[in-house]
Amino acid sequence: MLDQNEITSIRSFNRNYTKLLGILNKKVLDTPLSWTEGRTILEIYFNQDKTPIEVANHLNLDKSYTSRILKRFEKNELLYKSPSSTDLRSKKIHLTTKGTKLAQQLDERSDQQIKDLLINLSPQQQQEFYEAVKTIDKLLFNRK
Amino acid sequence: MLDQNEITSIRSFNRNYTKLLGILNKKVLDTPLSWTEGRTILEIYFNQDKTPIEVANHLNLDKSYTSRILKRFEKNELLYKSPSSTDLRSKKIHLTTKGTKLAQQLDERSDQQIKDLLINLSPQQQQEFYEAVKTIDKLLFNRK
DNA sequence: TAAAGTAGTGGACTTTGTCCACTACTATGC
DNA sequence: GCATAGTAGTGGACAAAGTCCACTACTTTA
Repeated sequence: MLDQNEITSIRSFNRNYTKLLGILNKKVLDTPLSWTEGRTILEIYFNQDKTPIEVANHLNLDKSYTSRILKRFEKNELLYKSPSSTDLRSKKIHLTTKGTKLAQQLDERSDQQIKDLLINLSPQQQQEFYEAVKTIDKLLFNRK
Repeated sequence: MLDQNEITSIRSFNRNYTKLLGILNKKVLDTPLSWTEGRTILEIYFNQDKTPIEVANHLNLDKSYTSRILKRFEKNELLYKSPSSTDLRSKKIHLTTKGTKLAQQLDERSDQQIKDLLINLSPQQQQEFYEAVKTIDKLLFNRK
């Protein structure tokens, strides 16, 4: 088992890393979207035809809250809903052209943020960073 | 430079890791404190005699907001303030016995959370995790 | 086909955080 | 010394983010 100093180091890292990402997320990229709105539009972008409830579950949001976000998006012509063919209570969400553009912008800028983060590292260091991330990812989330 | 797939992996890791820590932080450990309140009391715990403004700056909080949190803590007898000897505008913050106990509890439980996170890993894997964390910490935050 | 459950929505609310203005003090330049 | 600018701490007013509940319209289960 790890000792106290190691645990403390991990907690310190967690604080620093979440703070760093939090700062990135604050700036949220010159879009008119809040952090949660950004996650929502990307969720839809990467997964068209999702239903509101699926979005809410996947992002761990209250369904009522999600409903309101989607309504706002609809009002701003970022998306439209179509009735589900199988369940009359349900709806499928689709991004409009405008919504798709915004999502792409957000997606690109999120990539750019990662690049900016690593800009001061040498190629070797960047590789090292990547390997470390993959290691943690594998250990905690059981991915390859 | 890292390629698109690697960037995507890092973003995916960031989402998963912040979500994981967020979930940890939500439960905030059976204390009656919110996440920010928890950070605040630990800040004072590890650094007695701080002034409100120092706490606010270090935690990146609005000074007005901080003032209200401290007031609440004072009302709940978690801390008391004494006048600064050098600056009559300013005050030093001290935890009461009750406040110290709460901070210790929070601190211990934060350690425990990290342990819980790693409980399913073998000692070798835990060491691997630790090394990966240190690598990222060093690369991003210039620590040894 | 009755009963239980689910998708989506809105009302009402709490929590969290921001912005501004103010008082009381301190530091700086002359 | 004294005017001026700056800072610590506080509260009012507000906005943003999120939660909880109740309801309608539908679907699933027994």
